[in-house]
Amino acid sequence: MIKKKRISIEDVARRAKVSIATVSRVLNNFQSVNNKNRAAVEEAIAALKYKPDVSAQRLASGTNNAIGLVMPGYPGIFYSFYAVELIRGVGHACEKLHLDLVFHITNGFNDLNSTSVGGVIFADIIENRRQVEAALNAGVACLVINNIVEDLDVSYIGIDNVLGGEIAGEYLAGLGHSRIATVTGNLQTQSGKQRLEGFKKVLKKHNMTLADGYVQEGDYSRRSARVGAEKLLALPNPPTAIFAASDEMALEIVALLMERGIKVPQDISIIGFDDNPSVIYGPVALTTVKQPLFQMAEEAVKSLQGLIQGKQTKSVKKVLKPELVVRDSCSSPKK
Amino acid sequence: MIKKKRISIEDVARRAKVSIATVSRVLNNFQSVNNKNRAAVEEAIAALKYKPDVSAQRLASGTNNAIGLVMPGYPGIFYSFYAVELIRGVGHACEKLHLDLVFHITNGFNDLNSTSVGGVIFADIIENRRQVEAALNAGVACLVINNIVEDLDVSYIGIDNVLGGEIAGEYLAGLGHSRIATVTGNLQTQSGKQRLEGFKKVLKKHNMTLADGYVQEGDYSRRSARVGAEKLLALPNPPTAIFAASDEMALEIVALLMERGIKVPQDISIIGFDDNPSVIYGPVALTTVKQPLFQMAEEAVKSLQGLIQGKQTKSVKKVLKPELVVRDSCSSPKK
DNA sequence: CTGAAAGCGCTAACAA
DNA sequence: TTGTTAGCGCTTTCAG
Repeated sequence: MIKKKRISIEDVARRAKVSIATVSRVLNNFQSVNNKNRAAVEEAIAALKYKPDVSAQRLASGTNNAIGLVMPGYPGIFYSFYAVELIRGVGHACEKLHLDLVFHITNGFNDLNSTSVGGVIFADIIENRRQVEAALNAGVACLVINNIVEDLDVSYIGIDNVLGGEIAGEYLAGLGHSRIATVTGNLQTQSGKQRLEGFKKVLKKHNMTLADGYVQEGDYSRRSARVGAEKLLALPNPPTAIFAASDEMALEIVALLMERGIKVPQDISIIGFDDNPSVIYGPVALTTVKQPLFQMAEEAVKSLQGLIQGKQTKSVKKVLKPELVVRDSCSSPKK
Repeated sequence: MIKKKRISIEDVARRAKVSIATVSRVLNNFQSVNNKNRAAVEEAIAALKYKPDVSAQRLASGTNNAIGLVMPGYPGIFYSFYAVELIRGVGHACEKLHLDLVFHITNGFNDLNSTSVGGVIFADIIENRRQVEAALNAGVACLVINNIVEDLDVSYIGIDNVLGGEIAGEYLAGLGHSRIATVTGNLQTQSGKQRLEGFKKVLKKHNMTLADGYVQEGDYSRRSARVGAEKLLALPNPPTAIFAASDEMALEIVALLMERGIKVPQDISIIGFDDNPSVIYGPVALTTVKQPLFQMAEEAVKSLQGLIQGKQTKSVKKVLKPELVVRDSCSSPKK
């Protein structure tokens, strides 16, 4: 083990000719330190390039300015826009709030040791329900993100995916389509289920019946989108509009249609979900349902901080709304 | 501040009727503990759901089993395959080695406090050179990933991007192409520069001259790929093969060609770079140069661990080789 | 406004 | 093999 003699608070105190308590006070921005001493301490800190030892601070103060982010570990998750936005959002929010971010991938074996963080954000609750419950029991501040959880008294910030599905369906119906199909997301996930639910709800409201085969089950992967879309096209009475449960899937469907010489939106309209930035390039800018993933991540960090600091005493339960972003991939059906 | 009375090593010792030293020993897997005591301690730990306090352990032992990963913060980085693979690779490696991963985005203001980790991995050295130097001066174990750094005595693990460019060019030339163009990556980055360098080197070796406009400067974005490819197609004597410096870019070019009714590979061959998994779906499976990003991340973590533990005393300098992956997007040119 | 001193929960000599 | 005890570097009473 390399052990170097680190510069400690004592070295700073000695140089500034004050006690370590005073150094600690300037470190923690106490207003009570007189200017002369403060200046001396600051000089010493700079001269010695002193950095307080984080572990010692945490131990002595009983606080911990790190938060954990635990993500499910299933293969492919990192290739989803969703996961990346979460990491990005939580990462940036932590920078802003001067929090350390401890990133942890669920693997079923070793959980994140909650003593190394002040609180933890769970991405979804799929695959890590046990960990969430353990955190709750241990009294660790925690919050589930991207999932509305009803059966546990835990804080969460989610997105109204039912509404999202409705928005997509409503827009297509409003354009005059009556043959509207969907390629769903992973129906094991809450988002996948709920988007489909909202979509069906709208069609019902408009008295449209979902023709046989009009609901193709996908799993958010491009591959599943292609497979589903191919089946849709092979139908005796193919749809004039398709709701894809993610932009990635929508993009793949557009690509497939182009390959077959089917024009978007003239022949078939496509609407996606996410508002993935890559969606505005390519042959046709995608109309989509935007979900505020980045914002959700930011709010999660802020809320968690409130929970940790005890400013927030009861669990926060927040649902963010998605919204329609109209671009060029949908139009009214041909007569 | 919520402060709960946590269960401490003392509680465990009391219940197991041993000293705290013995508890510490079983915690740290010392073989010297007799079986009866060990069993008693383990029972107590389980019964009390005891988790050792990480901060106290770190402070007392002077070791820190967390590593930092600092990523450049420029916009768009998270949408690159490269960044995601790094995060994924480092994340999984840390799980495997039971290391905490502290994720940090460079923002020019607050650096990662190195006392909160045992060592740090810098993704690239672009944008954070100052931090790398500071870490070096402070004697913090560190390693630069995805960058071969010559002008600093720092550990690094990089990829031979010159070779990568050569592989791409050589393959295309070997197929019989003589009109080979490229859309480059960001030429501010080492990878962008070196891939272009290798590519040019091969053409020179084959006595091919790069026609005017055959090198289109991109920046790894899909958008830049589209722009570059459009210019290539507008040339009086357009290329029969294109080397794109990333798969994302290659995919966008393929999409553009399809839109225009140009067939890949019959009319134009495309080769990418990365071996992004999304590349095998779509209209044509992409031939590409695979770079072992995930593996690089894993090795980085292992090497850093060696550095931290002092098993590795001199700086590690390792360069990984990319390799050709032949799929369907390249063929010999039409006569 | 400042300093002395008692911990925070653990590890690591050192003795036994 | 075990227990006692002195720290690790800091924060936080409590006096002054």
